[in-house]
Amino acid sequence: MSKKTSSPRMTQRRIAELAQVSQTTVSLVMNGKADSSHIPPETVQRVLAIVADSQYVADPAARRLAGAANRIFGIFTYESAFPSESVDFYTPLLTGIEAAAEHAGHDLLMFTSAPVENGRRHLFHPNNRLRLADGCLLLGREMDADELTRLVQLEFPFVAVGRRETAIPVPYVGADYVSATAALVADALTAGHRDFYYLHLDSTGESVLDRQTGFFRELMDSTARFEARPVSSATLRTAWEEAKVWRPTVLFVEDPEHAERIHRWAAEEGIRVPEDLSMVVLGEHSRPENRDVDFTRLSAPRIELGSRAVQALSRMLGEDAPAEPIQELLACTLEPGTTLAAPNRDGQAAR
Amino acid sequence: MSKKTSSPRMTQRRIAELAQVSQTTVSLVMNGKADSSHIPPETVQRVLAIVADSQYVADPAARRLAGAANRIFGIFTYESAFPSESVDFYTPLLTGIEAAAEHAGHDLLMFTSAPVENGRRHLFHPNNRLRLADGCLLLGREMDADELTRLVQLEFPFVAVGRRETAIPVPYVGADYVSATAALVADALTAGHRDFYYLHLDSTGESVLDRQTGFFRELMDSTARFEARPVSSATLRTAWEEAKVWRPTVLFVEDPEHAERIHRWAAEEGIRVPEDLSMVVLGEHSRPENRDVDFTRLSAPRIELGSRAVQALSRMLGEDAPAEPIQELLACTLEPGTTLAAPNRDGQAAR
DNA sequence: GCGCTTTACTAATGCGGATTACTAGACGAT
DNA sequence: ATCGTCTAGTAATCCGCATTAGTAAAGCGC
Repeated sequence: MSKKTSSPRMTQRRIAELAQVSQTTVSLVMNGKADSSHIPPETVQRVLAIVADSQYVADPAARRLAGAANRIFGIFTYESAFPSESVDFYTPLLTGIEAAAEHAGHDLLMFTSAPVENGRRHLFHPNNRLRLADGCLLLGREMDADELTRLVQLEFPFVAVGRRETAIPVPYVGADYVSATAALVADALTAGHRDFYYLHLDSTGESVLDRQTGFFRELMDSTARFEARPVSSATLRTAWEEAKVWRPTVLFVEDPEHAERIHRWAAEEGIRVPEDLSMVVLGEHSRPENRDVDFTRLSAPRIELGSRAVQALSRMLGEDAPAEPIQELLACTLEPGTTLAAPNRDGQAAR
Repeated sequence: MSKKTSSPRMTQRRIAELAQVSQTTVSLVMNGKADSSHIPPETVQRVLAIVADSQYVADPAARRLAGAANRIFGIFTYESAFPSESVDFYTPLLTGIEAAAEHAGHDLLMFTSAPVENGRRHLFHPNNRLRLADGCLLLGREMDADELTRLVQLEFPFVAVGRRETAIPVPYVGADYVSATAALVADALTAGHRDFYYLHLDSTGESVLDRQTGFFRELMDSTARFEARPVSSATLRTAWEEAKVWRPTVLFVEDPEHAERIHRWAAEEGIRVPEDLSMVVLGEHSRPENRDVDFTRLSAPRIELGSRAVQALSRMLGEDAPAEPIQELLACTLEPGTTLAAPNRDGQAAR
């Protein structure tokens, strides 16, 4: 009940004085090394009793400086995490991360101070607080390969969220877009489609490439006719016109927003979806509730990705840290939606 | 171009060796104290050159231990920040906080490790990493008065998001629910309402009390008849029945979810909103997009609350720290909605 | 040529905790 | 009585940086 008398911070040294032992002993007791250091139970109890009623809290900075872990995971997002456009991308990931961190008793240090250079943040800046964390999670659609390399060289433990293909293999937890895309293609084939057109983003991000891999892999083995083409918001109109000339029975679209716009244009032009043209969406950057159309699409388990990433990082920091980098791919969910149906053999799209 | 040769971490001491000066000098230069310490420009340049190409980054733990600030703000949420129900409450706040932190070059340390005891988190636990932060932000609908007191005693800088009424005044940035509620009541009075029924939450949280204050303050001066009653999800049905007996022309409801349910019941019972009964909503715990009904309601500027809280904390940590605790109230927006109209004199609700 | 001031630094210390190396005393075996 | 071993600790050192208290050398007035 003594409470600590006034201000001077509670430290191990003060506890040591009160318990009539040395600071070393206090440290030993606090870190559970009492047994292996021949500290008898009575002494341990004496120390613990004083610790308990002194409200002592170890200074995390001192612990870290002395080389101990601190149960802090850093989080670095290559785009700002909250601002509008990205909010819906990051929120589910952060939800999973937070839940797992809370469960495991970890704090999360968000590196929001990272300076932005032409739209991308940089983890390594002269003031980075990286070393405060025991390890860190990297989020973002695309990451800087040099920074990943540097982290590996520093032997700083980290896990990327999303598959990463780099010269040196890095640990990641990602979504299996290859299989999910292939499965959607297979569904379309089963439904009878033989003319596939794919409007994908013009990016070298792994998730983008993976969808293409899935698309082509499944179609290569089939007798279907197919075509893929990169688009951006700016070229979407042209792409749509070209697509119509090509006369697909099913249109795969990567960006949900592009899909919305095309769906609208189709409606205006009297092209019915899915009767005249089926549509499948492969990306999901904004929240489903906002959608007017219930597209047939895939859905990455983003909450789970977040928590699995935390678990992976925990494993890496544990005793039995695996030698190989952890690389996990989680299955996506296929959302049936209402925009994939059997092709209309008589009247194809854009007659 | 030398790069640091192999592993041994770059430290001020290594830089000192390379620059042929003492570690002290390096520290002085790094902290801009060169001028006041008679370090000539050439020496400063020599040191800075080596720092620049050595990719040196100061160890934040060491800085903190030595008493320097670290540009880290802690964030403590009394409820888990992301999990489902709370997500929509915290997201806008975090958006504002993140934006302001990024702008000011601060990192954010989220204290997710805080243990949960019957639904509430506790900031002070034997392993808290509070001291790693320069100051912290407290979020949550209700906060533990003891913990606030303890923070004050520790002289640990913090800002609460949301008005806080405590024995010792604490710094906060909150929303002015009193005025906003009063304004909505005034609108209803102007529309001709004279029979007000208020279903509020049974909580002692300041925001809840403030809405009551606004409600009563405005009605005390009027000739209107009014009644207020605490409700919970469990007692809502009963409350609704009682309300109908009382025959209000306008119903103020604190919880948006309660309002949704009542709106549904009213529809089933043939009571038209707002023709037969006007409704006004005062709380906003979930996102507007999810709403079926566009209620007349108030809206707290949550993004701004977040960023203003960060700014307040920055001010407290600056040179000219104000002696008085910063206490700011931001105005709420009144959303006109479609559920407040002139009362129907002939046929009141629940005939 | 002797104090005094200014310049240009550096040695030493402390922050709080983890860890290693060491010591004093007790006990057992020879 | 002597050596070795075990117990119960403690002293000392280190982590990397910030800061205070010097100190050696140069410049200057008289």
